Amino acid sequence: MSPRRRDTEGTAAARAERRAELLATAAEVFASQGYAATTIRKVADAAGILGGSLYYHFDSKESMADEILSTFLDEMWAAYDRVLQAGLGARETMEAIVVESFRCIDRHRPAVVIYQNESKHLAAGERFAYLLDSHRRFESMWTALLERGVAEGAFRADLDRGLIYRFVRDTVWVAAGWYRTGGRLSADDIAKQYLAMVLEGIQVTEAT
Amino acid sequence: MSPRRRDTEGTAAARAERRAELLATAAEVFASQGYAATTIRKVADAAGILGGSLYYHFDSKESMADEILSTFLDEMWAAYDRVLQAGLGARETMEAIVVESFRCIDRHRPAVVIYQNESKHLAAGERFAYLLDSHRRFESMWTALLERGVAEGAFRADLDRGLIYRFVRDTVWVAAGWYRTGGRLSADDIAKQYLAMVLEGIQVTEAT
Amino acid sequence: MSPRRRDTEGTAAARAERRAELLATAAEVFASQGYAATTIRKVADAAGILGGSLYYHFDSKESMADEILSTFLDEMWAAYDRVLQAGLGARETMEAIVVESFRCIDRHRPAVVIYQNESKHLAAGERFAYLLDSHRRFESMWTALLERGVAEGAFRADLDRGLIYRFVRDTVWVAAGWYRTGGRLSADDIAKQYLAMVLEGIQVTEAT
Amino acid sequence: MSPRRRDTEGTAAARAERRAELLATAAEVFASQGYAATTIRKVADAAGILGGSLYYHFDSKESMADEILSTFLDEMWAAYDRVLQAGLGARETMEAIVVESFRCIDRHRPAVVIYQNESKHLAAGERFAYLLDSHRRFESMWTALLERGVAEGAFRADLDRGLIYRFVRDTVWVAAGWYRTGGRLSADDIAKQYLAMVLEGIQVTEAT
DNA sequence: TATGAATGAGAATTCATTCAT
DNA sequence: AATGAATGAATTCTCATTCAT
Repeated sequence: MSPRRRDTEGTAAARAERRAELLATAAEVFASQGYAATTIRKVADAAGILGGSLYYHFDSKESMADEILSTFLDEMWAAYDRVLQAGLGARETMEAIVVESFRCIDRHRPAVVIYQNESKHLAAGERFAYLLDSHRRFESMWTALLERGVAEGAFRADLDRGLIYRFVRDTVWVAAGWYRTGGRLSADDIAKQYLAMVLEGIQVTEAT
Repeated sequence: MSPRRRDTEGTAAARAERRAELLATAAEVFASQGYAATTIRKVADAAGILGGSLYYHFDSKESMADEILSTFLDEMWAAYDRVLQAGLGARETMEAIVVESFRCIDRHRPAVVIYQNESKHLAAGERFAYLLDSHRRFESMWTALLERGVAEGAFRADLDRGLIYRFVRDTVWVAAGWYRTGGRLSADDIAKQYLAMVLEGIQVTEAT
Repeated sequence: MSPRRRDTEGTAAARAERRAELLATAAEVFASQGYAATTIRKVADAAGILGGSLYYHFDSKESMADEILSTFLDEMWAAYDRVLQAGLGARETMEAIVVESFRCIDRHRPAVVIYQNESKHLAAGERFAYLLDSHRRFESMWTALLERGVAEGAFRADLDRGLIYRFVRDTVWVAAGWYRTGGRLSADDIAKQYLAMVLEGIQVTEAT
Repeated sequence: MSPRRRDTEGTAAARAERRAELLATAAEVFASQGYAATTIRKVADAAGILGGSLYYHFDSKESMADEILSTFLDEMWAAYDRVLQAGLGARETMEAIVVESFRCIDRHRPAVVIYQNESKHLAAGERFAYLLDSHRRFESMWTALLERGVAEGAFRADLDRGLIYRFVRDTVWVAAGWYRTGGRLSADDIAKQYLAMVLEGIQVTEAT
């Protein structure tokens, strides 16, 4: 609009980019050392600035964790919602959800690790209420999906539903603990094999 | 129950019992709040004494974690060793290991949670070197077991070995995160169903 | 009651005494340097302990100010209430109130100084809501008293009531700024002369 | 108002004007929140600019306080000096001084508040030595004036001189705490009533 | 055995100030 | 003139640990 538009945009964009950079660094450190055990100084060191300087960009250590987690969860649910609205069968839906989950791990590994390790403790604070919401939504999604899968004859009916839910849930996310981008297997490869294990089991069967 | 047989024995036993009590409390708190986020005061509060009083029983916060973890690991490896020395086939060995693992979770849930969440960070300290040892031993045990299973024709050969290892490893231990003694399913029930899932998968097959 | 009673009481009393000691020190420092400009270290130094040690006794710097001010205000209002319930005439009530005020300054000088200098800023915080309450109660008390005095023919009717209120109010309390216990004049002497000034003025009159 | 007559003059004048604007804002904030509790950012926010920008105009936070206070004191003493050199009687001099004081409060209320609340603390710094000078000069002026008033038979001799001094001094200046320009009473109205109170007292006398 | 008062190192956070743009 | 990103010292507060009782 005005001749300053480029400049203003550039400035706003630069600021957002810096924030994102710093958040990525912070997420890395939180994930590898643990949120509580990570000092602001460690994050700042990793970012190459001084501790106090972080407070120009963020209100607090907590708000960094907040932004890291909410960004990741927003993106994850957007992906899940696309899958859920696609009208697939239970089994295909499950496959797609697992694939999206591994892509999420691929793109947000540190955030996923933080979510795994710290969300239980963080959820105590009011500002992290959305973690509980997400958790509940996650549980309903999977419970409904597994129920539907049993009804459609895709999933076994002889196993405890709660157990399956936890099995599937944990099985996917703990991979964030060891996954590294650029490793031998791509996220989609891993998703495929995880699905094979979860669906077909690891034993030799005639069907295999 | 019985009156103290001799003063010295009674005193020594009483002391050991008090230690165990306090350790159980500490483990509970470490597990639920996270080791780094748990203050000595929280532990003391949970035990109904004052912070300083814990130092009559223990050298440091670290030594509590140490004792909690090493006690658990000792017992776990003792159980594993009994299984491994029984000369079973790969598949039966795996089943027995998983069963023992769930029994371990049953008896040492807080310790398992701590092990899961904190061992990576704690292992940095020299006194926790045994955590790395245990980890390595765990990895070789499973890798060898899975390898043997494939060789014996019990386990599928078409999946990435590393992936299966991680899958099985995580799958068992994360259960400590939600397991509660005295729940609807016993530890052995859960072990059985977990094995069914891991071995046979959750999809419907003709074999099922 | 129990044989330990003396001990327990002694301990509880000792603790209360230590708190009071530290609060007196803190009040001194807050009063002389200003609350915001006083660091916890300065208070601790004045008390001969380390900064962190203060937190064994108090939750925060704010809670020290809180306790200092509320203790003082409680005592002041207790004294005022005794006067107000004595059923005196307006003029005698005023004299008694002023006398009690100077006694309050005598016993709680630092608290009064803090009240004077900082209550406006502190009152913003929720925990200091009672400062506003006290302020309002103070204003109603004086306004009613002056009104009654005018009705009884004791006080002049030709002056702005709001102005008199502020005049009397400030006149009494600012004395905390320079008063020192054990000076040439006792609190009661000062009260007497202040009353003479406020009631009769400083100019020479035939009546004087 | 008029177009800038010359560039240099216009620029210099504009700069001076901006400084004055910013100082007025700063004084407002210092007065209402307290000097120590006021951050540079609060001042900048109130001025609609960023914190760092203030340093284009001023060397430091301290220099702002310095300029605010010295400007006010210079003007006050100029007014006082005019009165003192007019050769009036003690009583008339006092009346004129009080009137000038309220006019000062009217024009420099924030500065007066800052002077009241902070000069004791600020005076510690070398650059604020003039605060002490002013204070001493103030005390001699009043002491001499009251002494003269007693000698001239205008003021009562039965009251402690030090007390009267403090009474008059405080009585005038604390008004800055509640005075607002444009209120019901003008500065001169207030001065008149204050004088009536101080000189004649608030009780009903036959002379009144 | 446990208490209670303290220590002291280090945590998160604040803020006056600087400086390149 | 003003911005925005940083600096670095200081501040409040925390907490593992000690120790006399």
